[in-house]
Amino acid sequence: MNPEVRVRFAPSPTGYLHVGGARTALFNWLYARHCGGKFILRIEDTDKARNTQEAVQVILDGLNWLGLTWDEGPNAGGEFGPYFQSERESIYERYFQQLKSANHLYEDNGAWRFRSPREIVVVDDLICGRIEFDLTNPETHPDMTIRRPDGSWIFHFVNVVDDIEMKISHVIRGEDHLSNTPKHLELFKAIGCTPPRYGHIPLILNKDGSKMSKRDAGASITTYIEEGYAPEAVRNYLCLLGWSPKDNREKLELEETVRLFDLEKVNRKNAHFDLDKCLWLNGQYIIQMPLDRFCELSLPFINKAEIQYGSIDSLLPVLAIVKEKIKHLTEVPHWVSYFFTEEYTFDPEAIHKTLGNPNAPERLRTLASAFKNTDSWDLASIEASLKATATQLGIKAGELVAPTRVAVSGRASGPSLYHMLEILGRERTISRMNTTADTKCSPAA
RNA sequence: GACCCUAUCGUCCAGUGGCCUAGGACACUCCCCUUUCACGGGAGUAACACGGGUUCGAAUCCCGUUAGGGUCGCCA
Repeated sequence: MNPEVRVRFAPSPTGYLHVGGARTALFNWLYARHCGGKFILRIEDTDKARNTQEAVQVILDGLNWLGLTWDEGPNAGGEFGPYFQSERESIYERYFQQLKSANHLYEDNGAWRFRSPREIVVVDDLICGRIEFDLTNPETHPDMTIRRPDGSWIFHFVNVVDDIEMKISHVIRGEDHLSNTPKHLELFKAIGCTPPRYGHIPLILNKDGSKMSKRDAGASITTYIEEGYAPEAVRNYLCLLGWSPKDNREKLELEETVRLFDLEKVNRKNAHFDLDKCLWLNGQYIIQMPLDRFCELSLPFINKAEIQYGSIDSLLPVLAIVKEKIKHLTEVPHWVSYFFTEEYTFDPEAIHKTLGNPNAPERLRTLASAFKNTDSWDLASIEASLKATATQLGIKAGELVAPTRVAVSGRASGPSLYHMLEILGRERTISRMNTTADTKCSPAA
């Protein structure tokens, strides 16, 4: 526990939240929670042309979806705000004047550059170790620009100023910033402040090792939201990219991850992104989550598909038998829809393969009338009735199950048939079976 | 090109000098379970990039090569 720990995620609003950025945010968040410190969100919107309110919202939505709540930042307040760089002009101006009067700056074609002290700078990185950078050669390490001729600010400068002002203790960021760090250290020194500790985490690349760009599958957090991933599963998968609990476990609860997480245990190798494994974890989470959580996550997709499920009480039993089949939440409407309408569609291939059997209509009608006479309508009596009818017809139970499944659902696959029929009810089951026998089957031979 | 980081199955992660005939997971193949599809259970294919050292002993330490990634902006 170290309540002095203050970390930040400082994204630029580019219109999407990159999966690598999300993991950076996650590692910062985990570190803050692990230490009992603070997690700060700062929006680096100095590039006025590119930044929009919508682009900011995408980031906030993504972080909220993943459950990465921030202690200070947009909509959260905090004593070191504002948390948008576009609103911190006067602060930058103050530091700018300080550096200028100490003769660290010079003008070059209207822009302002920082005069490098030309030294060997040591970065003592929490993850990468001790690294020496030789900045003595101006040819290979030109002085950095910190302010444009139009008065706007450059990333390196505002990033450092804000980390000072916001009392950031640890900077956990992508390895793409490792080579920038000595420059930042020069700035801290010139300003006269102790720099934070740095930890550069490896990058996330595509499965083939290429750089992940906006269009690549899985690159944007928005796609996980829209394609029906459970946030806890995505969070878990992201944890495993560059970090592990060291005991071969894959599925880890958040509380435990917070307890075990440490920067020293983050590895230094770039990770290749594997959407298949993420999807597997998603299925694991869904199958093991409580029914009410599954319902909560499914509802947006069910509503979007405009399924008239009536009440939650009538939806819940259906979700219960369908839950173990779901990999993407987007699949829920597909498995659920036919319980709530008589207008369900038939898969042409199922009609051809199963209902095309010349015996299908007779078998459906025979079973339907057997169903009419069962004492009660529960799992056991449905099963007993079906098996007795199969015996009576001299066929295997499976030969009765298949056409019945297609008749009541229009599909060749689905949840346990007995469970389906129980939920559907006796009347609807019989009606669907007879209607199907009349209208969907080939004429009996 | 210069500088920096990295290098274990196709992928993610274990492994920090002997317990490694290298372990787990995803994916893939096969088998079992089963009314379907899944789930679950079992088995299998598959890796220490290469070359030098150091050491009684190296996936683990050192050097080099190669490969991948990053940075070198008046982008962030």
